[in-house]
Amino acid sequence: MDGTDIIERPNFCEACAIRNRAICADLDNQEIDLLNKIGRRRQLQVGEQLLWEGDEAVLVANVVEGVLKLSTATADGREQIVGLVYSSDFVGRPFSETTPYGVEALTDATVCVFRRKDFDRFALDHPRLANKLLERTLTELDRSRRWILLLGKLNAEERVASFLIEVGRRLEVDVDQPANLSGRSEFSLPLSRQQIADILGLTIETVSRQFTRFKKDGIIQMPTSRTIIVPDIKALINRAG
Amino acid sequence: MDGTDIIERPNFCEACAIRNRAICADLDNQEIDLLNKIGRRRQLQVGEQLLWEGDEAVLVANVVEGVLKLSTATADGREQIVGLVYSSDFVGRPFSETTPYGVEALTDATVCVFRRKDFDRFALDHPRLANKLLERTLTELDRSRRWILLLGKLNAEERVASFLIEVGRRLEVDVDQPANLSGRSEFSLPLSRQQIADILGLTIETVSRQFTRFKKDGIIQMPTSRTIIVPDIKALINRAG
DNA sequence: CGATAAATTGAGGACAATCAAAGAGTGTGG
DNA sequence: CCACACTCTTTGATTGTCCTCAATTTATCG
Repeated sequence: MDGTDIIERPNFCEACAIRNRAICADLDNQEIDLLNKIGRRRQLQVGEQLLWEGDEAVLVANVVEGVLKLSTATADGREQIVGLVYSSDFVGRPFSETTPYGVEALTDATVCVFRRKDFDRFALDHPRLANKLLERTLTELDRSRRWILLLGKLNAEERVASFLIEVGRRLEVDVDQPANLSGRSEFSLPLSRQQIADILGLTIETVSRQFTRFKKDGIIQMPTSRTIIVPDIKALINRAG
Repeated sequence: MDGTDIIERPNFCEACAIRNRAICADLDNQEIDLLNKIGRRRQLQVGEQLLWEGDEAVLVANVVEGVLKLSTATADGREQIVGLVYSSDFVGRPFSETTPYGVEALTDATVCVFRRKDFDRFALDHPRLANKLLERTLTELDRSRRWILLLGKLNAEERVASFLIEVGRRLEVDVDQPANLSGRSEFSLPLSRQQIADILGLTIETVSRQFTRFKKDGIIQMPTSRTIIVPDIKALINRAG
């Protein structure tokens, strides 16, 4: 390394926590350097919005840390959350002029953002990235179809139980506690009751009542309204239909 | 062409109706020939099943003609239709060992099937195909998220209206009647009332009652139970929320 | 034409929504 | 540090939409 080698833009990828899990996993070092040039890190605070529904699709991003929600609204303003993205997930709409949903941080978050057009071009030039994105998109489509089943056929109790199982699982992928094996699980909800309702197609009151029921039945404990302890996952799974 | 050039397998792609709309659109002639070698045409009759939920994912396919449904069921047998695929759409689950939903023909149909593993390999070797598939998958994900909005937030009337608009639009892409401009639309439903109910997360009776209501209000006409005439799309859109 | 399935219509009931109020948690300023 | 305001959550009472059950009508097909 000599004096001309001035670091203008730090290569975040090198020490990136999701380097081997996100869509960049299959890229070689040279490709990573290129990708690093067109991307940049950005911090988001709780409630901060990254994209607005219907806007021009200017950005796409990898989630490095934190949880974000994707949401759409009806003409008269009813909001539905249509997806949650976690650490190592991809967010945004490549190859389209407009963003079909808004994206907002549910927790403080770190994302790795790209100008959508830069990203589109990079994806077209780098099949390894495109393939990873394809696999992720297919998985996300499977997930959203399971959500369609939930909304179409499950009752309130089954929905809330399914939601807790899903969120618990997705949050614990990072934590990887050996405790998982015991069937016990503890996690912090990244959503308010209103947001949970907007995911499950229920009202805030119905969600609250289901939580209370689960507590009374000993299926969950709730030291605070956002801390969930599931002593025995099986019991919860039984309620999920 | 000499005597050694025996045509063992007709090249269906050459005269394929969806050659320029399906995921093979961007392939050159050489690539098409290769793809043609690993694929074959198959006819499906109404009600015939192409894939079973939970089975090993052996096949993927392009829909040449007809409409198919994708469905999942809850543990206790409640069925939810999670997607419809039309002419030029892709169906199946690449890059996965199991099929997350069943696929069944709603009309007589023609599909262009591939062994999943052959297709996976081809996609990895041919970025132009992979990119087309990616775009389609992203579009399908957008669609399924709009469906989540429908199931989460719309009431029965809005759901049925939205459904009619969506089906009408997707069927008429092929027909391309100039009549579309007039705001008038006529089409044949490829689904029974039960199937419509299983898409909309409603019961057969509720669907029927909504149809009757729309008829009485002059928003649709129904010469037969599967023929829908929408004199003025705007009126229907108003009911869709 | 008769048999079977699909669709419609009606009556009553259940589950979740709505409306209303109290309780718990959080943050601010005196 | 505590009082006050504000938001979020919980709980209760009532309403309404859609489901369930049942019967009839219409369509489909041998």
